[in-house]
Amino acid sequence: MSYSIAEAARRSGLSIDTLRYYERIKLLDPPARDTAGRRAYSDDDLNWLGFLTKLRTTGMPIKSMREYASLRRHGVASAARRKALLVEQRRSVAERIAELQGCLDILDYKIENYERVEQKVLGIEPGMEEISA
Amino acid sequence: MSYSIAEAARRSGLSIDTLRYYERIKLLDPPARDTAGRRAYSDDDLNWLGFLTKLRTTGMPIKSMREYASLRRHGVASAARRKALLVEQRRSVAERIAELQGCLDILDYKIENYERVEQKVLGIEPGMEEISA
DNA sequence: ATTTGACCTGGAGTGCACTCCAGGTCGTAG
DNA sequence: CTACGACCTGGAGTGCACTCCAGGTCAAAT
Repeated sequence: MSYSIAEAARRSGLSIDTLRYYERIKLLDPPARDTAGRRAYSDDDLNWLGFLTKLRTTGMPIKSMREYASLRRHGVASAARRKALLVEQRRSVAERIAELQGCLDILDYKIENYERVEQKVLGIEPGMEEISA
Repeated sequence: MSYSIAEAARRSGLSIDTLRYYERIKLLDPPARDTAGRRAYSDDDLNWLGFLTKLRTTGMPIKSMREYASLRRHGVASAARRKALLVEQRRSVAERIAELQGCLDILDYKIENYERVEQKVLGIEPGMEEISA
């Protein structure tokens, strides 16, 4: 199957402009063109875009995604390096999750404080001062 | 206790420039000054900075942090709105953690593929083509 | 007395990841 | 046959969150 840029945008969740942008910066190999010169994205293109958006979601900078994309073009010889990039990204995602979990705990604590205050609107109890911190 | 801007930067993990920037954009109330006109941060200032950096870590945009900071200045009457902001942020952090967890699973899958390929360097087995996707 | 180093201000510059724009080409629908 | 909508190109503009800079002040050390 092949897809117009509008359809590719819809399926990938990226904007049309972003698709052209990704192509310009070589994140995406130039897709095929139809007889009128319009882009015709393949299923492979869409799969790659899907993976790219996952990498983006993990916070991988475009620079690194470009490196990965460029390695991919150099075939099997680059597999070790590509794997290393993914392993490093996995590490950073796990770290980020832990960090966010810590923030979640702090948010819960703060929210509980607000709830304590709601229950004792009269009189200042220990914990009240937290509300202003 | 009070702290020079350099010390406050060290303790908060923010740069000196960022501290002045946060003050300019009203994330941080102007700290006290010493006789020479230099900033003298209090423990309260440092605690607030600590909380701000947590919010930042969760991906809260500065715009929202400013709203929270501004509400804080309006005392107890703003408590409900402040709590609502934190509850919303908790929701978005939990969502983000789930999203990252999904990405982690995909990374694991890809990394496993690379490992499968490493073990069977000769001959193309099912899964090999994944390496180029 | 002068040098040094930390600090001050207002404003300009940076890097990232898009996003928008003007002006043009195609192919189908009316 | 012309009007429309979707697409094309190269390049400029945007928003965010800092980060850097020039030129100046001040207090303590040499």
